[in-house]
Amino acid sequence: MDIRLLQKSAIFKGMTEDEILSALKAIPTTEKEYKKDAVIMSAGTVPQSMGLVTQGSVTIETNDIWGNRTILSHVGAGGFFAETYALLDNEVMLVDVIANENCRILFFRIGSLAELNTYDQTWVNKLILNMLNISAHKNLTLSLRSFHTAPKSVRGRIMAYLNSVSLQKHSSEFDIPFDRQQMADYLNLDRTALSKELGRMRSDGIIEFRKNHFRLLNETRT
Amino acid sequence: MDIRLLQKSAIFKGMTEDEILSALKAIPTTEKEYKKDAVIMSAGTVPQSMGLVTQGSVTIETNDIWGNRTILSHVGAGGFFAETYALLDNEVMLVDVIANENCRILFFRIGSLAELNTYDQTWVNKLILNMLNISAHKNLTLSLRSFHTAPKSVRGRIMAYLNSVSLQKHSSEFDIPFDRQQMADYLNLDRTALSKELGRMRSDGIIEFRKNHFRLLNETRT
DNA sequence: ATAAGTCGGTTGTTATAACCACATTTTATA
DNA sequence: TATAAAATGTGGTTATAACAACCGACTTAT
Repeated sequence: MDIRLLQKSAIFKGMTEDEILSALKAIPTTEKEYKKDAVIMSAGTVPQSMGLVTQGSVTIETNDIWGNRTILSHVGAGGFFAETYALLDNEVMLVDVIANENCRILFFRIGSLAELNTYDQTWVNKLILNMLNISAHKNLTLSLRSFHTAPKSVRGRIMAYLNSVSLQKHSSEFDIPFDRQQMADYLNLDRTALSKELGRMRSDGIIEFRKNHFRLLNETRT
Repeated sequence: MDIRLLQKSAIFKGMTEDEILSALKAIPTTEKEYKKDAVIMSAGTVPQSMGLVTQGSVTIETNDIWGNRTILSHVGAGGFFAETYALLDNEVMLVDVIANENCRILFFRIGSLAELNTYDQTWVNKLILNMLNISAHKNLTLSLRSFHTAPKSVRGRIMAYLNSVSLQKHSSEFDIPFDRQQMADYLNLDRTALSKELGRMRSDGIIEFRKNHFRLLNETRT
């Protein structure tokens, strides 16, 4: 297992090799190999460990009682999963983690926050702060998306999204990081319905755009 | 300002009065008063502080460039806001915080995670762990909701939701904590559309229910 | 006991978003 | 520059969810 991979991962960011090694010694870790399609973690269980993908890739998916499968995300080498569950006690996992190809997973048995805190080392603080940073970012991303997809109408979602970007960029004129298909996926919309509505908003005089460049117009044409 | 209010808040949970007092001494805090409808924090700015409501209540809302106002949440005494923004550097706030009535706010100028970590005290660890705990829980709640509201069809959302509850309760028969209206709100649906679809699912033989008690049936009637 | 209120379900109508098929524009590439 | 390929837009149709109005079963307060 390559320590440089760990240093690149967000969890160990800013930690020296020595600190990472002390962490690995203190936290119970196991590395396991999985064949393609093997179940790495399964919904309904209470995981105590988080996983870091050291080789290959995994998918996070749900398989419901009626047999429907939904792929939620894909995690490649250097990425991690179940970190939120591992931090909290007695939270039932609601997704499955499946080997997308033959892969190796390094498990960290964090146990719980309280437990982690009993180690009195410099690396513990760095680790916890990294986790907090990751968690806070994820939080922001999730709240934002839920806010953007909350409106029931296509126009409502577009406006919610464009307004957020405008605020972030401090300007009513900006580029967005999506093409139409990606924007539609992000807003949970059909692409053609999105195009259609953007056109309507243009003829209503509330936006101008070309490709991924947008300009927001309010009633006074500011 | 009442220290018992702080002890009850999730941020200072499990901390002694002495620890809280040391924290208050170390972290720059200000308490301010606001009249009803005053702007406490405004979208587009980069907050360095988080706010704790010590009296009255505030609303978190968005006001977009086209004049639409959406109330996102309501925070009462003992609650806090902007904690995620305060933890991260240079994140632009995308919501406004408005005084819902005359109120008092205690601001904690956390600055940043790194800054916080320079204090080498027992209360720092507890505080950070509390923040991590809050953040992780919020995360779980947000991902779950976004997963439940992702399907475009009414039935898809119902199935996603009921399947999660079933996994959490380790049983295909369970009570949900919502009445119909709340369930519809949570899934971002119209209540009557929800009732209609639940009825259809019952006649399709995939669920049974009475009030807030549900039973999931798969093809083999397990 | 009864009136008022709450909750869940039903029916019918309407608005709208998804979907499909294809046109047009833009971009990449031989 | 010609041509292919990708991205975006448009028109028409259909499926479906929102909405409105209403009913009936229960609950609760007086």
